[in-house]
Amino acid sequence: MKAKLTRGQQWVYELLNSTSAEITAQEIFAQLQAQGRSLGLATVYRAIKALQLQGLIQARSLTNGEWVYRLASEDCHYLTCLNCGLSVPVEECPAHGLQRKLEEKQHFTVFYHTLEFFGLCEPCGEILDAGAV
Amino acid sequence: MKAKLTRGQQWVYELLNSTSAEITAQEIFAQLQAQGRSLGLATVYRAIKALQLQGLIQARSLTNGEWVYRLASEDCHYLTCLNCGLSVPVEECPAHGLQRKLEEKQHFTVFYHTLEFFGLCEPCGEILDAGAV
DNA sequence: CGATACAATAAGAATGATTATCATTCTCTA
DNA sequence: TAGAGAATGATAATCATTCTTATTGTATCG
Repeated sequence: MKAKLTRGQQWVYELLNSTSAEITAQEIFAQLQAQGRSLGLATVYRAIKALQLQGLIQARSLTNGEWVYRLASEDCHYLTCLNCGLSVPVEECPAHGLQRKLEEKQHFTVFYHTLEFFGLCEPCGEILDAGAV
Repeated sequence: MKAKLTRGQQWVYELLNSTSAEITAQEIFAQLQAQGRSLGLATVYRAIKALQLQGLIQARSLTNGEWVYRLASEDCHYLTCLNCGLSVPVEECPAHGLQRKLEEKQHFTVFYHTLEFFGLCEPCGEILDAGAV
């Protein structure tokens, strides 16, 4: 188990610790710069990857292809509109029992899981229905 | 509800219907070409988007950033290694009840959901542990 | 039947997030 | 303190995806 984080990993980790929302790599880069903790963009990506492999942060891809990151300890899931990309948090999560079971059965170390529901929000559903009459 | 699919949408949909695995947009492009149903790459992407908005196909992003597609009617989830990208199917799914509930509560039309567990497979776990002694 | 409007398509250029490269700087350890 | 290996910064390269523009197909109306 890697005990010590590099300076860059430390900064990224601390930023995510103090941020409640999910953020992109580019935002991490910009916010660190604004804090005077300037870190090269490549190093931001390297730090993210390293933190992921240590099970400290989790990732989710948005419908536009970007990835957003947050602490792995947070357990938040989403309902996402395929048209406009709106994401609404989902409180409940029925997957914890399954996660424990998989660790035993599959010889995996499971750090976190994502559960996401996709469809159309009400406004987008109406717009698309109207256009397809 | 859009009743008729365009030729391009029809081809993409039929290909996914006859394919059991998830495939990328680039693979759809190549396989259609091999079938003599040549379709421009941009049109493949347009068809994918249109089929998604009609709730016919679902998408999942791989750890390398590519997206893979399959019929929305299939309900298959994964356990994925953050290091090597290996994905193992997970049979069980505890999320169906929740999906129905969300449709009622959130005014969303929910087409499908993804449930994915992330961590390290056994070989990758050992390699990383060894490197971090 | 021909003309017109509009959607669908093709081809290639543009975009932009991520990754690779490589020279430099830091950080240990002996 | 020297020297090896890791970490970093700057920038170039990559590559899936999206945009643009011209063209083609299709359906409707006169």
